[in-house]
Amino acid sequence: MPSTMSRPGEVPQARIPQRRNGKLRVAAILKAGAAVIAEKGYEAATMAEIAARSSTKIGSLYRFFPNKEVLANALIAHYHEGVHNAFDELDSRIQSLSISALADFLLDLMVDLHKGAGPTMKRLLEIPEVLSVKRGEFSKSIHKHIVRTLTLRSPSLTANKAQDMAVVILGNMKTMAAFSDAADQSVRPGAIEELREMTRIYLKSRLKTKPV
Amino acid sequence: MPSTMSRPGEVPQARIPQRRNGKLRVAAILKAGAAVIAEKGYEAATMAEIAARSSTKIGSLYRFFPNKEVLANALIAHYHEGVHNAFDELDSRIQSLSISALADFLLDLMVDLHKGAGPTMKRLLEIPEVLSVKRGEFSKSIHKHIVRTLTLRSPSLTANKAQDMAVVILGNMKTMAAFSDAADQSVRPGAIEELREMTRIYLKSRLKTKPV
Amino acid sequence: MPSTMSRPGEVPQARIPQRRNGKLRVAAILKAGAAVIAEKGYEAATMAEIAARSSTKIGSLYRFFPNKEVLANALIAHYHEGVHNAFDELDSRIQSLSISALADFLLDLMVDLHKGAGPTMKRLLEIPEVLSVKRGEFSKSIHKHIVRTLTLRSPSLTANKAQDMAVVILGNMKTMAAFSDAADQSVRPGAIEELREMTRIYLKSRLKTKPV
Amino acid sequence: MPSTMSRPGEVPQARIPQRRNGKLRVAAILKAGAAVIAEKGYEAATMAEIAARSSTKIGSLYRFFPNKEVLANALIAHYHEGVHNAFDELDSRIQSLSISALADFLLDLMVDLHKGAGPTMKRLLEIPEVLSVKRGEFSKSIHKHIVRTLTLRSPSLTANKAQDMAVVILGNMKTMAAFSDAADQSVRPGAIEELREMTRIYLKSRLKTKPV
DNA sequence: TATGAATGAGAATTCATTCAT
DNA sequence: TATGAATGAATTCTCATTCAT
Repeated sequence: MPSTMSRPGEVPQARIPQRRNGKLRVAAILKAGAAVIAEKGYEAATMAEIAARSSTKIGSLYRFFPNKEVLANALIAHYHEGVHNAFDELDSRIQSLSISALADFLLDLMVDLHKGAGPTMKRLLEIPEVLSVKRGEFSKSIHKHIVRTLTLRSPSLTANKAQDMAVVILGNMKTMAAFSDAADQSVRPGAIEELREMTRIYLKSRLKTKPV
Repeated sequence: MPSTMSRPGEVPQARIPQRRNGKLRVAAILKAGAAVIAEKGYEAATMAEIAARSSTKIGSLYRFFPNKEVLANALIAHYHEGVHNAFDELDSRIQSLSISALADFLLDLMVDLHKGAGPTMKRLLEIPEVLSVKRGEFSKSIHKHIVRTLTLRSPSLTANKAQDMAVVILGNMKTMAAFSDAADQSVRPGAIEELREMTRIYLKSRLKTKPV
Repeated sequence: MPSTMSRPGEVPQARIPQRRNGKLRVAAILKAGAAVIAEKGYEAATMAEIAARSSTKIGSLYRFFPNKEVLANALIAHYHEGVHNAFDELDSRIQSLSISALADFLLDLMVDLHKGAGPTMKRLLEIPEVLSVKRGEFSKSIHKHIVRTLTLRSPSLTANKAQDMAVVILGNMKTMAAFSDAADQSVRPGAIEELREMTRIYLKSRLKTKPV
Repeated sequence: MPSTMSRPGEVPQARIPQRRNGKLRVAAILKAGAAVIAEKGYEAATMAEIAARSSTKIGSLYRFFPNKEVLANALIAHYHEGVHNAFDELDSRIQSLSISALADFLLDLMVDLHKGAGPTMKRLLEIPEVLSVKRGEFSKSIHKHIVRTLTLRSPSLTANKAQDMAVVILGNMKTMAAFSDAADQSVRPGAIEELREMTRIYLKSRLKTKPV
């Protein structure tokens, strides 16, 4: 397996396109990459197919993404950014939200992401850690965001408590994401409502203090 | 063109060992297969490594498991059975369990499975459906079990309600399983307790009727 | 599970070389493929040997011919074209040929093909139909050509009669091709002349009407 | 590829079954072998499938036929015998047969063989000579028979002439055999009649002397 | 003797990545 | 710069044949 020629320690980076054409190309590659990975998983997705689906020549693909991992990382970063922005918005409105609304917001966040990305994110999170530095950072980052949001809403929460709660809420968010997969036929709309309700009940039991 | 020798339409099956020697071999292969898949994921696991770790020659491995998917299916079936038995035991004691105990039992079930299997099951569930018929049957089967257990405990539940609740509980069980992965460093013991508590609260809010 | 990368339903095709280098490579592969298949038969011929004989790395071979069958089909198509051209030439001169000359032309056509191709064609025609769509089309195509030629020469022939005669003539052509195989030691030159003579006698008995 | 353990020069032979049971077994194996080889060709036919189709355990199969080639040779010998007997019968009646009847007899001989054997014989004759000593002997043997038959019918034929004619007739017989393959859809009954007629015409032109 | 199991040298095919034009 | 071509180690799977119980 040929490895990217680079001095040891040098981490290959995605090349940032300068011209308009290049930006379109990168966007197309990212989209195709997401689609192929969503369908087949990271390992089974081939650079050749990603190139073909984005009408990119394989040589060009490698000019923008020097290897497969860089492409995966770019995809992760892409969704990362979406999550980041969503939380910023949430935090700006946190004081005016009821606990129920907060619960709903968090779960919807994942659904929205999935609408845009399909199961891509899930697939990317399956990559064994050995293969990807970025993998894992994503979950950690969301976790931190949730901790911050919870603390903003309920300043009296201890750090540990907030951390533990955030893990549970992240779990619920992932469950919600899994529900969004079309493949899962067994999930009726009622189940989504149950998950919402469980999250609301849980948050209410933990965040009793109302914002002033 | 490698393809399992069989008349068209015939689905390749794991060969059941007849002699003592073969049984030992199959057991060793299953164990090694679980380990390798747990470490690297289904795609990255190679038949050669599974053979080596079980001190089996590659030809012998293929005698019993005519292809990689059959091996994966055998592994799935293996855990399937464990779950099956655990639920049967649960159901036999269902009337004497408090709601909290029921919640704990369900979550522990996954933890126990993971103690025996490591992340193998999780890895196997990552296999894209295109590759495996069995994949997905597993989740569906657990779902059915939960539905049955809930209905036994609370006969007044409508079928739909039980179905929806089961999906949510299955989600919590999967979250718990994820917590069991050593890799996930961010999960403190407190988080596990939070997940338990959320499940208890949820079940209590839904299964009000007490057993006599 | 090795399988040509392509969306399901897509039939793998030989890649057409764009650059000079690729064209030379493909020509060399075709030549080596013909030689190896001629020597050992389709099944026993290995892609590795074909690669080696054409001084091609195995990966490059597969770039142009995504699997063994595609290579065989390409070879078939190659000879197909030769036959096509020969018949076109024959038809352009059909009015000026005596029946004997027509018979000779047809038989020689196969001999010429064999001089260029050795027993490759014969070997390719041995491929079980299950393995090759193209196989069989070749014979059918020659058959059609003979029908057309006969009808041109003797317009009064009914369609059915022409079809039946063409099958017999094709049989004689194949017999002639078999004679060309050096391996068959039992065939003396006299036998070739006998086959020619039988074909002449037969055609004369069927195509009595002379062209005006 | 493990090779049969035997002292150099020792040719492995089919074991002749002693008991009734063994004879039935051998017959079943031969039948299954013929079927599988007919379908897939010699190379692609596997000993395992032949064993399975004849409900024989692989170990037992090898007790009767110590390797694949021996099995093929046994199959060849089997048909060989049939041809042998047919020619003996023909020769005993040769003086009373018209030339047309002689032609018909020869062609029918192949058709009959094919009815019993399907394309097996054809497949066996495709085996590259390197792999089989027996291969080729079969054709030669039929050739000799034809020579003898022709000479009996027309004692004035020179040896060379008889040899050459026999080659051509054998060609016609093989063509007729090819016609018998169900796969070949393009062959209408009329074509068979044409082939018969061509053979009759040919023989008549060569064997003018009538039997007294 | 019957037969399930063992063997291992190959065969086909893949694919990330590099490079020359 | 764009892109077709080159590379080759790695992977899955096969199957004739042998052997131990």
